[in-house]
Amino acid sequence: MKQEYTLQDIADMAQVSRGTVDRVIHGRGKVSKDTYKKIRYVLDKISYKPNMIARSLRKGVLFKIAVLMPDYNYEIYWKPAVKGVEDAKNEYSIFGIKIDTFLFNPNKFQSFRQMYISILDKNYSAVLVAPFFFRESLDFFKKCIEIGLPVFTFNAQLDNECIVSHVGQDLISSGQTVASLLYKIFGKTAEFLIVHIKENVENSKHMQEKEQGFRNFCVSVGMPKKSVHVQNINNIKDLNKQLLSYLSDHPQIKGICVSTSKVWMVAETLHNHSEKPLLVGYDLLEPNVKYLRSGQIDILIYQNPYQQSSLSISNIIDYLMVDKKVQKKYLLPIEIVIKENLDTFLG
Amino acid sequence: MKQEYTLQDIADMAQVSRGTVDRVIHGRGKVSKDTYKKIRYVLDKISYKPNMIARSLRKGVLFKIAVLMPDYNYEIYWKPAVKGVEDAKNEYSIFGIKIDTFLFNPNKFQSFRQMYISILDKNYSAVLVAPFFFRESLDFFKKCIEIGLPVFTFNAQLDNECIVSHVGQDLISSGQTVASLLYKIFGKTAEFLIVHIKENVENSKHMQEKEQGFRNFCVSVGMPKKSVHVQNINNIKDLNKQLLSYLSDHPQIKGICVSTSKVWMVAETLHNHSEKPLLVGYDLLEPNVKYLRSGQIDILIYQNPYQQSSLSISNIIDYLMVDKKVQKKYLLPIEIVIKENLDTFLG
DNA sequence: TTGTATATTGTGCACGTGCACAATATTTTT
DNA sequence: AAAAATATTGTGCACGTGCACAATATACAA
Repeated sequence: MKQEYTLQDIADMAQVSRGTVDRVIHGRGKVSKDTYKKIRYVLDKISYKPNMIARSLRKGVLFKIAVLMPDYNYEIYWKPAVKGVEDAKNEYSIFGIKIDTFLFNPNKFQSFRQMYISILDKNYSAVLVAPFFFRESLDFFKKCIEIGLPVFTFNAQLDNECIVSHVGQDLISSGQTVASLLYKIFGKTAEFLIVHIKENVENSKHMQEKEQGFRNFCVSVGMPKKSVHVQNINNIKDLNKQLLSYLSDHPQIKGICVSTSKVWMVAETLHNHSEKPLLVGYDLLEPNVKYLRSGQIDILIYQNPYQQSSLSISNIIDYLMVDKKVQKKYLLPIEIVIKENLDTFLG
Repeated sequence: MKQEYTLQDIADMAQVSRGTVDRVIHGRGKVSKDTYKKIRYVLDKISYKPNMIARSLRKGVLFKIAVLMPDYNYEIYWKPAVKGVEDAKNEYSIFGIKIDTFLFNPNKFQSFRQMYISILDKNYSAVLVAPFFFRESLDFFKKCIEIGLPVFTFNAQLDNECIVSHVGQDLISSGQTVASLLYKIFGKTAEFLIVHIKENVENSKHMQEKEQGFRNFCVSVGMPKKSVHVQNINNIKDLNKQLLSYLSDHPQIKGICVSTSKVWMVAETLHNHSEKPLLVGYDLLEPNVKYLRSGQIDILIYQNPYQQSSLSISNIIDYLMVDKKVQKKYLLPIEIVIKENLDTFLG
């Protein structure tokens, strides 16, 4: 039914030669106005799709993709995301798609800057970024627009015209989900505590959104405002003292939600606490998994970093290969992990 | 670092011609013992990997994959699984991989048989099956072994030597997960009801495993055996009467787990039931989603059929293209879906 | 007009493979 | 031993593309 046209077919239709068609397609000039119009006409009419197999055979490497994300040696959270990229790299290398990974130090914005500069002049076909540093990412995007490099982001969201597609998390819904679970368990008369453990400024927006989602839910079911307590831990050394004293002052607190993956620290703090409140947190880090198994942590919320990165790569390839319309935004499932379904997430 | 060898390279090393190497690789005979050994030696030493790009360009179609699964017009559950295959088809068609879908009527085993017979003589490189019919699937597998057709399964599990890899669900864990959630909410003194709605025999094994998981959990936390009630609905017409009378006889029941996607029927039954027990069921069918939104259903357990089928296809391609070792068994995450995270699963 | 510079268009080759067919070596038959 | 039959090996082409280079057409100067 659907025939695939070749360059020769088009050349025949436009009554020119293969080479001229090629020049029009790749816009390397040296074509008269008349023939250009003739060829464009045919091209538009049949909506020519180049044979990527042949192109790949000829060129050796079809596309080069750069991935810029934090080094998991500094922040273990990123390990699965890196794995996702590695797997994609192996999967697609046989099709002539090359993926280069640039891992920056998430504690040094200079490291990020240094990496993105070295990406800019290597003429990649697309770049995937985890825009960890706000300001520096915007600088990077500006440069990308200049050289026409399409940008894809994942994990953290950052609106910008040059971003073709974003794969990320719905933080507000995740806050709502946690609240809903606690509500199901304890009912509307209970009181809850949100703990924010701050280490770097970049995360604070994440925390705020999660808290907002949590509060939204509580309001929606008619809980009084004061039933949601908040504790900010600005220095990890204070965690023990601050948290324990707050809990002994407010023994009515039934559930604790830690807004980051540092929930294992709270689990340790509560280790031999009598009448431990129910503990909910984020991400499947090793210590979190350990405490979920042992019952010190009750629920973890997970938005698969592996899936985030590998879906991003798939999107990029769809975008580059087929002219498939990719969505501007993909939100990954909010996974509720308890002891009993934990293993099905660890693969 | 790692050079890729071509047929010509190998021919040079073995001091023969390109064509002879080709004959050895594809085993089309007509090669003397001596030269065969020479070429095999070189081949083994360098672990030759054919250039799939070139092969695809030459052959047009690289691999043909057959997919055999239920028709979603009879059973809406299968719609996302079919979608997963369709998406994979589009994704990989540009690489010369052809996927044919065979949808059988899940109410007629003859339909299944008819389909698999027509698959057998079309020399596919691999086949993906949802082994819905137990006996017939085994017959099919026997035939596949005869003609050396590698079999991949998903959704339902069925052990057989010819199955290269299986993508599926962990039903026991899913039962445990449901029990654990109810336990978290109601504590160990509560009583629960498991409802099995039977329509065809094939599903009963699924139900049993879920029930077993549920019971396992209850035992493990020291709940008395009698706190888990079971009702078998053999005829949907009896559902209303049977369920309502059971509930009025046992008002102490706090939670209901329906072991299949028919949970929406129970939701309808309980529509204006005073003091409705908490309702848990399976799968994101449209009516289930509707009732989850409206609060008639509280929790749904989901094992993404879309992911099941698309992961299966990925595995097949890894197996055929790269000689990557695929795992014998992949278990998909058990997703806990409530109103608040529902949208993140519907994409 | 002829020659020269430049703008435009056409052609050949390589990428690595699979397969048909040609070429050569070996065995069998007369 | 020569011819015929068969077994084994070598070669050429096509797949569709991108690019270098050859070929042709057009404009301009002498």
